[in-house]
Parts: sequence; structure tokens; C-alpha cells
Amino acid sequence: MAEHLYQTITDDLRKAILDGRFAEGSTLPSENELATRYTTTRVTIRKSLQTLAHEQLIEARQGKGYFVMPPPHRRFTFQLDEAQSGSIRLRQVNMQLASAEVAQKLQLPEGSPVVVTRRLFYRDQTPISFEEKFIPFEPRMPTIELELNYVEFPALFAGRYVPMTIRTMMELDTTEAPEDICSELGLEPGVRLMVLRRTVLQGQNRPIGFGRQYLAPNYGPITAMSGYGAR
Amino acid sequence: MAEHLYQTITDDLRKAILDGRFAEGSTLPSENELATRYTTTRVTIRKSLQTLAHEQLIEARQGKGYFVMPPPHRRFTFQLDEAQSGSIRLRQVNMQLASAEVAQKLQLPEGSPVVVTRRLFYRDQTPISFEEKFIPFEPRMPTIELELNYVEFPALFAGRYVPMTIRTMMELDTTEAPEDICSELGLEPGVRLMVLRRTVLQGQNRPIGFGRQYLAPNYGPITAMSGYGAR
DNA sequence: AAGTGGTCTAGACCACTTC
DNA sequence: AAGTGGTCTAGACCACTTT
Repeated sequence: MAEHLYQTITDDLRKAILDGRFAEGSTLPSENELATRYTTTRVTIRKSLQTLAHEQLIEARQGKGYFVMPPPHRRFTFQLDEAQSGSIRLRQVNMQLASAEVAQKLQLPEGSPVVVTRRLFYRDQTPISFEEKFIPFEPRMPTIELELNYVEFPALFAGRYVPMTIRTMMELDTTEAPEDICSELGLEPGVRLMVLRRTVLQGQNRPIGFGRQYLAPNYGPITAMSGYGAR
Repeated sequence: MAEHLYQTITDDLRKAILDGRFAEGSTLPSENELATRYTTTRVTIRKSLQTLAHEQLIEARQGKGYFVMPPPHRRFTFQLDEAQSGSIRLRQVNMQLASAEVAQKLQLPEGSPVVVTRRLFYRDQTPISFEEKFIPFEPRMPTIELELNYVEFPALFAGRYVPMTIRTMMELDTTEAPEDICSELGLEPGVRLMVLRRTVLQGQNRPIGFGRQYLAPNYGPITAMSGYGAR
């Protein structure tokens, strides 16, 4: 109770739209009309309408009005937690020379030194995924940090870069898993697995880290949502 | 030119944050201080700060101030267009009895009548994915609409439900593709493929449609972004 | 008590669209 | 010209946090 006026208005309008009282593509009452109806000012009405616009339920068009929009069914959002329920086992931390893919993803010459971290993820004592992270080798790099198991990949770079400028690009695909990874996961060699490739980017597009995560068939699906309420 | 004041302020502050002039977790100047600095009122300052809060760069805490937030690295967003570049061929539209999976996803008894639409997607004349859509059969359903090739899955239901209440849940996984689908895609039988399972939900959770899309290895990766600028 | 963000008012003027 | 949304002002009072 003691709900604020703008919340009441927002909820009223949202419910009206979700109940279908305003058809898709039709306009809402004007700001002035709503202000009169709720005996308030345009500022408060606008706050409510901005909220709904932000929820992508409506769209403002100058000189015309507020239009009811269809929900975005093409944009999907999913969450991926590195340290989910389950345990993680560190399998390897060392220096290697970049393979073709790693070099390409990190925009380094092939054969450049990179630090590799390999981890095995378990759920209920059975392995469900294997992950490799590659970071360009730099002479005075603090490798102790890399041994932290439960740190998020992008967080590794927080010390060296402005965290706000770090983004991650992910690619979902399937490939034939390398033999050693199959054996780590207890699978027959050559099986096609789902792979999540993550490139950590700094600033506009500079790659500063690359990771590959192979998901065993028993990993379970990655679920994503679209439409109103997806975020 | 003729940039609005609130835009100038928003851009100034955003740049300051992205340049690292405010450390993660630190506070911004107060609304009053910013209002004085820009010789404006709190309303305008608030508009700028709301924008940045919406971009998840900062977070407001009542009585304390605005805090600089780390970017969300666990939430990924991707876009999936049914009618991408390429062609689509309708392979089948008919009525079938729901299999175990279809019945479970649509929350129907196994063997319930469902309308099935199967489509083959091509890129450069080669098949890249095969899709099946299942919709509960209803006596007077307009099946003509189902034959529309380029309509988005959720849009099929726009006539019968309030569009705003329709959401889609997606599950990304791999499975051994059925033989007929392998042959349609020109692959050897029994190969593991990436599958996108989409359940179209109405209202809270009522399933009204289910779709399976098998991606051939040459489909290419699904790319998703996280971090600031992901939307 | 002082400082912070949160809500709200009653105006003003501008830009765009429609008639 | 009239109606629509877009920006902005100069106040007010409230709720929360810190000292």
C-alpha cells in the first residue's frame, strides 16, 4: 500500500495492454488526457509511459502518440554461470604456443605464447563439461590469480583493464571434441559436442582472452527466454 | 549539434565511467552537485542518471548515492531470425499424433492430434537446418496460415491470443538427429546435431506451440554478447 | 541535523504531425 | 491552428543514511 501514483498508473496501463484492451499497433490516450484522468501532471504520466516504453510494451512517436508494440520474439536472453551447482577441478595451468584457432581468436601470430587453464566441471560426481581458457602470455603476469577456480573469466582482467570496457562474445556451436577431452569426460572419441566459445573483448574489439567449453550430452540444455518479461 | 543538455550530461558521465575515472563500486557526485556543476535542476540530472542506471552502468541507493556497477558478464543476448539470408522450403504440413516429447512439451496427453509443419532452411543452395513445429489441433483452426513460410512462430498465435502475453522459451542442446532429418540435411544417420527447442507460452506458462530446429554442422555458430553494450 | 536519492507539481517552450 | 510527444525549470515534500 501507499503505492506511488506513477506506479498505479504504470500498473493500470500495463494491465490494460496485457489484457488486450489496447490492440497491438493502436495508440494509448495522450499524455494530457491521462494527466487529466489521474488528476496529475504530464511529468508523472511521462514517468509511467517511459517505464512501459522501457519494457518495450509501447513506443513513443513524436507528434503522434504512444503505440502498443508486439513483444520481441527474436531476441533471446540466457544466463550462464561458471560456478553453478557442482564442483570444479583444475586440470592444468601452463604455457603453450597458440594453435591456429587460438591465435586467430586472440589476434596473435600463430605459435605465440599463451597461458592455458583447463578445468573439468562436475555435477553429482560425473563430469559434464570441460573448459579451456587462453590468455596471451605477458612476462610479469600474475599467474597465481589464474589458479583461482571460482573466478569469472572476465573478472581475471579486472586488474589490468577498466572493467566497464570488457565485453564477452559467445559462439555456440558443435564440433568433434579432441580425444583427450573426450576421455576426460568419459566419452568415446570423436563424438560431436556442443561448444561454447567465449572471446573476452576490451574496448571496441580487442581480444584479451579466449575460452572453449565443451558440454557433454548430459550437461542439459541451455535455456533462453524471449518476449515480454524475458529480462 | 543542438544536443540536449541531458544528453551532454549522460555522455559526459558515461565516458568518465568507461574511461575508468570512477572506480567500480565508487560513487558519482550527488544530484545536487551535478545540478550545480551543469547549472541545471535535479530533474534533468536525474534523467541522465536514470539512463545510465538503465544501461546498468550505475545503481542508485537511496540516502547514499549512485554507485558504479560492474558489467553483467553472465547474461547473454542473441538474436535468432527465422527468415535469415537464404531460402526456406516447406516440406510437410499435416496432422499427427503427439509423440512423448511433443505431448510433454505441449502438456497434452500422448497421442493427441497436433498439426505439424516441417521446413528445410537453405543457404547457398545447401541445406543448413531442418525445423518442425507442433501446434495442438483444434477443429476450426485456419491451416492456411500455417503454410505461410516467412511468418515468425509466435506470430502464428497473434489471432487467437493477446500478442503481448506470448513468450518463447528456448532450449539449446545436442541430440542424435532422426534418420529422415539427417537425409534431408544430407548427413550420415545418427550424427549429433545442435537442436533449438522452442516452446511458445501464453500467459503465465501455458504452452501453445512447440518447435524443434536441427542445425547442420555447416549452419555456423550462434553468437551472443554480454557486458555493456550487449543489448 | 545534514546530505542523499524518490516523488510530484505547475508551469514554460520546442519539434513534429495532422487537419 | 491544434494536438501530440520532448525538454526543462524552480520549487516542494518525503524516505533513507550518516554524523
